[in-house]
Amino acid sequence: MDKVFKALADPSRRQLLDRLFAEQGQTLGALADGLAMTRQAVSQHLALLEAANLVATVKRGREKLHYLNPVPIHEAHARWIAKFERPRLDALAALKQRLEGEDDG
Amino acid sequence: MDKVFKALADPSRRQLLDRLFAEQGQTLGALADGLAMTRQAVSQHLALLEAANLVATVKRGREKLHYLNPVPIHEAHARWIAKFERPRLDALAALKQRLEGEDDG
DNA sequence: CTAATGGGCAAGTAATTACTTGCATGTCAA
DNA sequence: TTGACATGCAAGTAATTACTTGCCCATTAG
Repeated sequence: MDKVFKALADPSRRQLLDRLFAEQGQTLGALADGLAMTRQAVSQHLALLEAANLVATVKRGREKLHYLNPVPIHEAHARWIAKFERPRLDALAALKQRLEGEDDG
Repeated sequence: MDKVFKALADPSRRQLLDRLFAEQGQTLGALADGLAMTRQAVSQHLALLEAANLVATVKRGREKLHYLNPVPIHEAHARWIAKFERPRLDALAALKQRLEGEDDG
């Protein structure tokens, strides 16, 4: 879980995830293209994302294809982030209850 | 947004958020009590959380009371995390969570 | 008042992080 | 086979991070 948060904490890595979201199955070279850092830097970021299980890879010949794996992000949300939304949702529910006159939910 | 992710990337800070979630309005001393680091370390973590707008503070005399602010977390989810989710993965993540148990720190 | 309490500031350190350069390896095409 | 291409590996560096120690200021209790 720590790996996921740390992976997400870097803007370069989020940018890479964005690029993969726009088009999956990209190679390292394609992902690094146009970015203001070396191919190796991108490779290291991708390795981190892979270690966090946010990105899955498939080797095809001499190329390495990268795919998004949304599961860890979803787990991070479900296990950890969601509970901090509860107060807000409670307030919402309370409001809704007041407005609708319900007494169960 | 970067501040939020970076703030969440540290287990000590997540622990502090957990403590605040359990009981809001705690002082620095109360939050630091029982933790394996100095009061100053905790203070610095809280300053970071405050800078990320995840924690709001109120000064009362010589005490500083800390409160959770779930809004940035909610925004991070809504603007950035949500797009990586797929409806079908809800069940998957929940199942996996049940099978693996809680192991977040 | 004095002293204890709650907290802040600043400098220093060890570990980590992000990134680079240089070279090696495997693959494909001619 | 030769050479170009995609990627991997390793070492080095500069910046950041997490944490500490030591001292200072403000508030409150005795």
